[in-house]
Amino acid sequence: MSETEEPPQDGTGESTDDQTIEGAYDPEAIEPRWQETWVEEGTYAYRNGDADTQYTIDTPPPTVSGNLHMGHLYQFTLQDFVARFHRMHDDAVYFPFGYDDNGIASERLTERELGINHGDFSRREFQEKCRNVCEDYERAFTEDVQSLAVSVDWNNTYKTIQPRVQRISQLSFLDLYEKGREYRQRAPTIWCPDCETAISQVEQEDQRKHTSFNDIAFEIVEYGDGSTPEGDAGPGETGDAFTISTTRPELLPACVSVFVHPDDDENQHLVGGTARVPLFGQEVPIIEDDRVDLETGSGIVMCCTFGDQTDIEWYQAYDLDLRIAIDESGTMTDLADEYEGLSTSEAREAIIEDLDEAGYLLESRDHEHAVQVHERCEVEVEYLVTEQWYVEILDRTDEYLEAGRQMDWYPEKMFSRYEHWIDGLEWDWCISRQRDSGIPFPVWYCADCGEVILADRERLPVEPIEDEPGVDACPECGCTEFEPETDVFDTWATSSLTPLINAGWDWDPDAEEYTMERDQLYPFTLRPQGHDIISFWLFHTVVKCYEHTGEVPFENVMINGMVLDENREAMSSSRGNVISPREVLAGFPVDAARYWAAGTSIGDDFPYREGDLEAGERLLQKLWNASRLVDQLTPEDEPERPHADDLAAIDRWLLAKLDATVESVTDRFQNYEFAKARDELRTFFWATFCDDYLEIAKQRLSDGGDPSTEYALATAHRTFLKLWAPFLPHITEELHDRLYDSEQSLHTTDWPTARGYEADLAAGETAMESISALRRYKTENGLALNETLDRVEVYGDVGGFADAIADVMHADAIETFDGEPDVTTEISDVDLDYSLVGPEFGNDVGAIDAAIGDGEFEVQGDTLVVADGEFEIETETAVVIVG
RNA sequence: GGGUUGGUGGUCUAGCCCGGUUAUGACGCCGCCUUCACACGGCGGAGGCCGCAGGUUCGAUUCCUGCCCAACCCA
Repeated sequence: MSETEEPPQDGTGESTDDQTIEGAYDPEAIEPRWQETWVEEGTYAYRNGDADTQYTIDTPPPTVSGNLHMGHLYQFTLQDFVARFHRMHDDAVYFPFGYDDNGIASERLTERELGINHGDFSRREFQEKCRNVCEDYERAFTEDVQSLAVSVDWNNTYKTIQPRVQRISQLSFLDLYEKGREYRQRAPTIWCPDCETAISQVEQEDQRKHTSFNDIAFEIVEYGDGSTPEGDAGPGETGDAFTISTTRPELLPACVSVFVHPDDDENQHLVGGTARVPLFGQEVPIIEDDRVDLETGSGIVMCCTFGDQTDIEWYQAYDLDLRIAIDESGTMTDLADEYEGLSTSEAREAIIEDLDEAGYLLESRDHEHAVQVHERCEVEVEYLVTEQWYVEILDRTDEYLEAGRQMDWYPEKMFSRYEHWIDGLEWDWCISRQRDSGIPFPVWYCADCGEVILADRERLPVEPIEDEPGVDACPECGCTEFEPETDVFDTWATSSLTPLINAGWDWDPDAEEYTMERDQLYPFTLRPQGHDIISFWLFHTVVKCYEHTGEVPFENVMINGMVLDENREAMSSSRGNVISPREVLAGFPVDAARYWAAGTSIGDDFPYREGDLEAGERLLQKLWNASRLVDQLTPEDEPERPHADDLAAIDRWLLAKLDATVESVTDRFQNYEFAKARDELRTFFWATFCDDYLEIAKQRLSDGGDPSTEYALATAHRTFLKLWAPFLPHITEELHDRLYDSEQSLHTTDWPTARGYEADLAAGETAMESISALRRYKTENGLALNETLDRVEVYGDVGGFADAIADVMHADAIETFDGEPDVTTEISDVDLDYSLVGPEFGNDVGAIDAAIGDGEFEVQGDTLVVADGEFEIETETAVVIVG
């Protein structure tokens, strides 16, 4: 028994005087103790590595105002596998943590918690309140993450709401502006009338809505051929009107044209003519365009500034009038005449009523269709012409695509998501938001000439509403009055800067250039990312960092899938199938949950499976029990490495298998193939080490010490504790601590390398097969496995493993023979090796097969004669054990 | 509507890029075994027209085309 002395560690409730392994593994006591120790001792602190030999991770910061969910557990755990492996394998690992508390979510949370409204405070005051409220949530989140054994360096964290990060966001704006990558323009934008702000393409989503579809008569003023309708027929009574179907009659005052499809023969005579908009009376041109949807409504559509994105395209393509009938709060403008001041929905009702009264409303029916809504408030978006800031991206899509190609994607196929996103880009990136809180633009405008006045870099972060610009007079016109920019940044403007935040990007006023406090971190080795947000988070980050540094920010991208429930359905509160990490970890050890997470093929969606957690739990017990046996069988001190010649064949075999496992598992980790690493490791540990080798070693050591076996046993055990460490950090640390080293954490030791053992692996396999055959024989014949066998004959090459077989199977005598057992053989079946026969005989394979099937073949010595062919017979080595 | 990815025993999954003999492993299931680290163990077993239909080929789970189904992304 080992008597490793160890200072008592409290809180476990078990005897700590004797650091041997007894009883079952008790994760409930052991796991939290190590989590605390790791954090207290800064086990995972980043130790300023060399740029070439370290591994750096840029972790996307989670929103901390919500609870930890299974997606977090899964993502963080995958990141942790990478971090733990590389911490042991490479020279240093940078594994930071960011809290995203800069968004609308935390602002709403703050208002709710404190019962306040952000409008009652200055931006600075309100942000201070946000910081305070978020702190509690961040603390709770931190504890949750630490309880997952995620090996983050807790000295390297940041919050997106902190001034340092705001400074970087504003610096980023200045840099891009000076590089000519940003512009301010008055143009149609996607607008949320509820939040009263512009939003970007990615913030809108589809929603099915019930509305009424209204058929409205438009009078024809002039036909396409220039003729005018005769007489003075009322609307809808003659052919002197046509029908427009719309769900949005409140847009009639904004109507600037009418469109007909080129394939619409019935209405071709209208093209080139003019129509009059009912109630409002403006005369609009009738134009032909193939973007008209012939399927819906009457086939003739009105174009309003703006009802949807097609309207914007038409407006730009045909240089149409601009008629703004709806303002930024969703209220009708003076263009709407008597409807001015009504909300869009009030106006809609009133206009329908009046159309009906005037005889223009032909029909109104129920209709369901998809509308674009703001994802946050679910209010239908409008398309308004407003002045916004943009980052120009459409002109450099080729470069961004190339940047994507330069990164190694795991899995490779996920690159196509990035590629297709770029292919489909239609808008430059709108980065301004008309919101009261957030990070402001560091910009003022000259009150007279409108010149853009940028903040001084040294003074960032600034708040233009409260602060003065750094100049006394406009450099263009000398005016001394300035208007502050009141807009704030889109949250992605900050979220896309995490590599620069981590690397400490800043402006150096002396050198007059941008610098990085820790430039050895950049570019980062790895960016982990969920596959659902490749198109915006990852893409925007690449764009920003590439523009600022000229370098692609990541070498590798590791994409994770979504966590599904046991029925492979997405977890959602509306489905009621959400499982919380809290519930899971109440029932299972963290290491078991990690075992489950390691079962993933990276990039694929991943179902929660209790069976996998149970399997993990069983593995922990097996590992514990096997370690207990190893501890009992090996001496206290690490055995000396015997000379290769002094190693028994079976021990050398184990060490050679171990070498192969080390190499393969290392490879798997380097390629982010966690499931393969896990399964290979489990197979080696359970089948090869426990089932095969340990049984043999137990017998060999039962009669006293054997330096060869002791060495192999101890070496293998120490090695696979390390191999398991990234997956199962608690139990491996506990075993390492009890058995080998109570000073240094296992997780900061070096990753194992192959020791260069060679063994007759084929003979080893044969020996193992012989053992299982003997086991089977005993089981089938009702013998105890430790029953003594008088004599065993092995036919086949078991190399030097005969003694091992005899030991473990309790055989008094064992004889091995090279040849085959003396039994009569007859040909019962002929199997062709198609990989040889196919290429050689091609079309004749069918005939040969048929001949064999009919028994039309002959065996002449070592040759098989079939049809016209002669084949060499290759007999397999027969392994026959005669008990 | 467009695109992407996937569909392999009851469940999850390997293999597919690079075609070849008996399709991998785990969980579950059935039978036997109190065996001195471990019944959270050991031994044995059943269970699959590899989504469907074509094509290429001597030969297709693998390559090609179409279809069906699912998820995701984008309209």
